[in-house]
Amino acid sequence: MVEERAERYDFKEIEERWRDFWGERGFFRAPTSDIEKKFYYLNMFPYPSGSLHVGHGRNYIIGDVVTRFYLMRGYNILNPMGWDAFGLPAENAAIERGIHPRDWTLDNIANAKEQFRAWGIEYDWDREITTCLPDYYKWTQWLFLKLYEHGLAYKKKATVNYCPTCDTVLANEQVVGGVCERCGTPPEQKTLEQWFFKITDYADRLLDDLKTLDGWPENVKKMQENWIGRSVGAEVTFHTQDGEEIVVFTTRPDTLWGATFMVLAPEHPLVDRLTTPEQRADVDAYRAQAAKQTAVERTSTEREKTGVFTGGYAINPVNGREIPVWIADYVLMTYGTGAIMAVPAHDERDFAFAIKFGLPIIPVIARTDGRTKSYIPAGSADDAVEEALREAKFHFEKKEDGLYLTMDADRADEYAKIVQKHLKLGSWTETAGGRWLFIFHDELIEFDSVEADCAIMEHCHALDDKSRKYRTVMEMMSSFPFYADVLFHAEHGKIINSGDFSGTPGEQATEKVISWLEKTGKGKAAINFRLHDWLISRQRYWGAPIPIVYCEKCGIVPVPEKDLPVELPDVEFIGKMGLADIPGYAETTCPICGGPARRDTDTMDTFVDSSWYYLRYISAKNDEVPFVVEDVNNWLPVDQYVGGVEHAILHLLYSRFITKALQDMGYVNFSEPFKRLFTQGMVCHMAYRCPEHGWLFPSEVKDGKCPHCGRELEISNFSMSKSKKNVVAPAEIIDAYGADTERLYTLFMGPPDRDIEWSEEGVRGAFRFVNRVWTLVVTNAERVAAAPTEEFDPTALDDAGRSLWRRYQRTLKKVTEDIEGRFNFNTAISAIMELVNEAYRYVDDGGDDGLVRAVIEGLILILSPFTPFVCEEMWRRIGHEDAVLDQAWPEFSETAIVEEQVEIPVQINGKVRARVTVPMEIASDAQALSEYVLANEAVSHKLDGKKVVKAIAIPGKMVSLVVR
RNA sequence: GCCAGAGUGGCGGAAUUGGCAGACGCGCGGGACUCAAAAUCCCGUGGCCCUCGGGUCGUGUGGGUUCGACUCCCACCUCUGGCACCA
Repeated sequence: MVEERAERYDFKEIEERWRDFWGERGFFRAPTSDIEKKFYYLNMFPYPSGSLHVGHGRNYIIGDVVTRFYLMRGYNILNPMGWDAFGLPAENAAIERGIHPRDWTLDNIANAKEQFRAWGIEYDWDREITTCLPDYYKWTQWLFLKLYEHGLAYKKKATVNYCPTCDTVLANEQVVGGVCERCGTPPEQKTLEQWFFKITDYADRLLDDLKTLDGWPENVKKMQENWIGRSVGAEVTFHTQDGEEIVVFTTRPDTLWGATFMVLAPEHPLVDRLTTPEQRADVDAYRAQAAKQTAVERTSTEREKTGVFTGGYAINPVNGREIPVWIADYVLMTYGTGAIMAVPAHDERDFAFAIKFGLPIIPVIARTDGRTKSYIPAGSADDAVEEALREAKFHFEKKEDGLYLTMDADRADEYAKIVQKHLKLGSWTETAGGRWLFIFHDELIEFDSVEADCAIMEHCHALDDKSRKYRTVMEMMSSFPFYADVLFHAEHGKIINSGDFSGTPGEQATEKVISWLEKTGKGKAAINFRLHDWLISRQRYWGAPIPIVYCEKCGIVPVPEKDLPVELPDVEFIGKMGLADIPGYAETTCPICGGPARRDTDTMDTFVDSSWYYLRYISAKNDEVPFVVEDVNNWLPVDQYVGGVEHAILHLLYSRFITKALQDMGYVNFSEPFKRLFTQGMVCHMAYRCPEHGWLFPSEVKDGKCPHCGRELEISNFSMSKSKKNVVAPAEIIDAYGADTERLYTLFMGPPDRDIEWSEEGVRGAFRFVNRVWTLVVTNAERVAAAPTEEFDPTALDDAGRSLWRRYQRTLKKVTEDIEGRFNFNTAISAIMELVNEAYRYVDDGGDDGLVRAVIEGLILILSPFTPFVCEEMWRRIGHEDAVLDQAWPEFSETAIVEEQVEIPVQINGKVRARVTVPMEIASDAQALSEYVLANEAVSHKLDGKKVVKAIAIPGKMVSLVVR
C-alpha cells in the first residue's frame, strides 16, 4: 500500500519537540474562581523517594489521560501535584548518605518532576505543595491548633507502641499484623505522655457515611468498616464481694445467665485488689510474663489459652451467683473495659478457657437447629433397647462400642423415658445439644445450672471412678468426639435456663435484656469501637513540630497562630535524632505570661500532613489562610481520587476524619473529601532470588542460574521494588521506544484496578501499534491536508466506506464511555486498534478523501490522551496549526452506529445451528425477525422437518427455536 | 476462623443489561520482501474428531433455574488481599 517508504517514526525527536509545549501553553493551569463545569482530579501525592519506576507511572499516566480527556471535553479540570515530603525514610536515607533529609528530599522532588516531564504527564505546577516546607507545615500546625481548640487534640499518658528500630512511637494503624508497618520490628509497650487526635468522636459518622460513598470500591469501604469495628451491645456492672464495680462490655447481654466466671486483662487496675494472698504469687508471675510478651505472641489465635485465678469472686447481677474472677491475656486492656463476663457455652474463646481450667459451662441459648445427640455405650443398656428405639422411630448408628443417636430436641424427653427403662444398674447416658438431660437409672437430671452440673458430676463419680478426672459436665462430654459439634454454639436463639427470661425468642432476647438491665440499674445499652484515638506524636526530627509550649505557671499553652510556623531548627543533621536532642530548641518563653517555658519536642505523624493537603491545592500560595473557604467549597469534594489500595485505611480514614472535623468547625461545607475513589493495581515483574546470594538483577541472571554459585534461582512475580531488584526504569523504556509507548502499554496491559505483569514483549506490541498509526497518518498526511473540510455525506459512501464510518463512530462511543465511566483504558485502546486495522484496509483501496480525513483527524484526537507526543506531531503533519488540546473531543452519533444488516445466530434447542444475515429494519422487530429467519433456507434445512414449538426472537441479537 | 475480590486459550485479557465465548494484543506456525537477517506486511492460531460441508467438547468443580448461563441461584475447591483471642 505504501509506494515509497514512509518516514520513520522518530520518537526521540518528536517527544523532545513537544515536551515543554503543553506546560508553556498553560493548558493544565486551572482557574480557581471559575467554577463552571469543574472537575477536581487528584492522584495521591507521592513520597519523594529515590526514583520512580514504571510501576509508579501507572497511577500518574491514568491521571494524565483523564485530565487531557476532560480538557478536550471543555471542563475546568484541576489536577495538581505535590510531595508528601516528611517522614522517616528521608531521615534514614539521609543517615546513610550523611546529608540533610531536606537536601535529599528536595533532590528527589527535582528528579521526580523531571521524570513527569519525560512521561508527558502535566500538572498545574503553580499549585505544587511540599509538606516539609514551612509554607505548608505552618498550616499543618494551624490544623493542630484548631483541633486543640475544639477539644479534638489532647495529651494523655498511655501505653503506646514504640518501635525500637525506628526510635519512635507508632499509631495503632501503623502496627500491621503485630509488627511495625515500616520495618517489621515488633513494637514494645511503653507508657508515655503523647498527643492524640480524637478520631473516636467521629467513629459513628465515619462508619455511617461510608454508605454515602457510592463511588468508592466496596473492598475499601469494607476495610474501613472492619477497622472502625463498631459493636453494639451493653455494659453490665458486676460487683466484687467487697462491693467494687467491674464493668464489662458484651455484645450478648442475652447470655448473661450463662456467665459462670469473669476474666480481666492482666493489666486491669482491679487485679491487685481482687487478688487473695494465696493467689498473689501466681497472679504476679502471670502479669510479669504477660507484660513481657510482644503483641504478636499475645494475639496469636493458635495459642492455647492461659490464665490464673485471682482468688476473688464477683456477683453475677442477674442471678446473684458468685463467680470466680480470673486474669488471662486473651482479654485486652485496649478494648472495651478490659474485663469480660465469660459465657463459655456461647463464646468460643471462653469455652476453650473453661474446658482447660474446669470452669462450669451452662447453656443458656437454645440451638436453632434443635440438633441433639446421645450415645449409649455398649453394655450400658439391655438388648431390648434397640428394638424399643426402632419401634419409636429413633434413628441410630450401631457401632462396636455402642449406639450413636442424632435426634431433634423435641423428642429428647420421649427418648430419655425409653432409654431409662432399659438402662442397666450403674450406667447412664445423656442427651446433648438441643436438649440437655442426664439419664440415670433412678433419676433424670436436666443440665440447666451450676447446681445441676455439681449434682450430675456427683452421680457420675459415684457410678464410675473414671469420671472422677472430669471437673464439669462439659469437660466430660468434650472428651468424647461424637459430641464435639453440639457442645458449643454462638448463634442467636431462644433464651433458656435464665429464670424469668427463659423462653424469650432470639430476635427479642438482646433488646429485652437490655431494657431490663436499664430498668434495674444493672447495666445499659452501649456501643464499642475497635477504632482508637489517633496517636500523632513522633520522636523524630523530620516532621512538623507540634506547636505547643509547656509553662510551669500556665500549663499547656498552644503557640499563637501569629507565631506560626514553629520552624524546624536548621541544624546539621547528625543521624537518628529528635527535636529533644537539639540544644536550645525546647527553650522558649510562654506566650501568655512571658516566663520561661519549654516547647513540645515531638513532631507530628506524617499522616497529619497528608490528611488535609487536598484542601491546600486550592489556595496553594495563599500565606494568609490555609485555604480560601469559598474556593474550597466550590471545588471540593474531589471528583475523582486515585491511588494505591495500601492507603485504604490510614490515609483515607484520617482524611475523612479531618474533613468532618473541619466541617464541624465551619471551615468546609462538605463531610466527605473524596466523592469517587479508584485504587489502581500494582505493576509486577519477574524477580530472581538465589537461595544463597539473595535477590538478583535480571541482567545478572544467566540461563536461570545464579552468576555467583550457579544454583537454580527461584523465579516469581512481585510488585516492583528496589529490594527485590525487579524494577524497570522508565528511562530504559523511553530510550528504546519513547514515552508514548510506555504510556500506551501501561494502560493496555490490563484493567487498571488489577495487578499486572510488566512484559517486554507487550511493550514491543504497543510500540508496533504506535508505528502503525504513525505510518497510516504520514503516508496519508498530504491527502488529508488537501481533503475538503466541509461535512461529507456518509450515506453517499460505498459499502466499505459506510462500514468504516460506523466503526469510527462506534470507536468514539466506546473510547468516550470507557474513559469517562469505567476507567477501562485497555478496552478503549483495543477499540482504537480495531479502527486502525480497518482504516488501513480502507486507505489501501483508495477510498473517499473526506472520510479518510474525518477518520484520521478523529483517530489522532481520541488517541491523544494516551500518546500525546506523537498525536501532537501528527496533528501538525495533517495541516493544523493549533494544538490538539485546543480541539473539542469528537462527538459520536448513536444513529450513525446502527448497522445496515446484522448476522443473526439461530439457536435450535439451545445450540447455534445457523447464521442468517438480516437487514436491520427487519432484525429490529421481533416478529419480523423470527418470520424472516424461519423462511430462511439454511434454517429450514436444519429444522429437518421437525415442528417449531416455540420461537424467541431478540431484536438485533438472535433467534432461538425450540423444536420437537 | 471471619470479611472482600478473583478463577476464561500457551500468555495478558474481552464479552458493559441472561443472548454468537475467546475482541484486542503478546507468543507461536506459515507466507511475502531480502543474498541473508532484523524490521515491516499478509494468512492462520482453544481442544478433539472430520468425508473439509461441518461435528463435538469447552469459561475452577458439582448441581439447579432458563428457549438460552462466563453472566443468576445452591454447594464446594483454589488463589489474592484485608482483619484476626475485639468480648
